[in-house]
Amino acid sequence: MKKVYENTDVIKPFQPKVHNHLECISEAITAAELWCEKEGLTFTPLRRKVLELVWSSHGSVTAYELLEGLRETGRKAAPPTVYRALEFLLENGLIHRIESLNAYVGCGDPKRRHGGQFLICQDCKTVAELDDNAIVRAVISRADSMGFTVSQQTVEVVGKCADCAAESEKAF
Amino acid sequence: MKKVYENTDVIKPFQPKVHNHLECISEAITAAELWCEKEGLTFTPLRRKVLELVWSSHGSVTAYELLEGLRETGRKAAPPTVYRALEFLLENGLIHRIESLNAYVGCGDPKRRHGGQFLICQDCKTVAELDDNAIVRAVISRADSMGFTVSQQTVEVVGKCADCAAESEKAF
DNA sequence: GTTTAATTGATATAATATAACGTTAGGTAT
DNA sequence: ATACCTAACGTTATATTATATCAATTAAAC
Repeated sequence: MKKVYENTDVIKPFQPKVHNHLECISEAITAAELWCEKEGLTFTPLRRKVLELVWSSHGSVTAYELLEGLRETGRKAAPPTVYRALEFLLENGLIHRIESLNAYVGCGDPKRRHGGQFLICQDCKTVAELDDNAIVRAVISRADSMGFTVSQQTVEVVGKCADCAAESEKAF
Repeated sequence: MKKVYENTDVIKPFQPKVHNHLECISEAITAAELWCEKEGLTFTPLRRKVLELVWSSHGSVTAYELLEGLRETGRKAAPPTVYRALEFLLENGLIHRIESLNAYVGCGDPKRRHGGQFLICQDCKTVAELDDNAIVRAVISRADSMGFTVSQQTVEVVGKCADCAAESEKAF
């Protein structure tokens, strides 16, 4: 998964519409393996499978879609199965939860700890991930001025990605 | 409800722990009445009651808490009753939805249209509302640089309000 | 006053999430 | 090796949040 933007705070950019997505998945899995090994975490087959399913697209995936995906592999699975795997992946920064969608996306960079901001394309549903200091600082700065101590930020932005905007243009 | 901060983009500040909350409620209801009258919207008894219940505290309130509140007034109510009222109030900018809590808060200023950013105190659960241009612009600016066209921002910040931070200090 | 549209009531069910307890498998102290 | 312990997963039940659908009622428009 090659970064399209130079600025390092774009953690997961929008991808070209056609790209070798298998590579995205295998990179994510490899990164997770390395991370878990380094941290002494057990990356079980279940957790691996759920992470693969989360990465099955660049969009977000709901818990019950994951559940369906697990069952299709022949595995016995109930809601707690998937929620426990999600909990592990969330705790260890391998995925993020999109609050406004009740859904999950793969993290573009598990090596760095970050909260993240998310750009969600309303057309293709793709989610890009940022770790933008300007945004984080704008929030903290205003909070500070009110005596509010920030411990966690949720920033989710809906709109249209460049490719889909171009598509819309063409339609005229 | 007196504004504690001069800056006009603090739409709903944190309140002193003791204040005349009945006044907050009646101000909100009056503002809603005026707004609906001006816009030609029907502010029915149901919608009024739900708005009152949303304003029963400065925290956020869930749909089913509202449902319970409605039933306590003797009214027949089912989930759609409350969700429809919420939909009306949301559409007309009288309340906001807090995505990360699946809950609702009264809007501090229905006269201005705005998305809003929310500061949520993890101790007292109070929610303050901002309309901070610096934050909005930081988001738009980064999105722009990626060719992303923003149509909606969700910014929800968890932390500790000044009063609760002071409380925590005292505990030592 | 009758027609029409908006609002609410009522029932059912979908979608998201967690609690509680049992089972299994792998590590480890003896 | 055996007994013990713990992390992970299975299983069942249920809580929480939200919507679809159709009927009844109320308010508005004509």
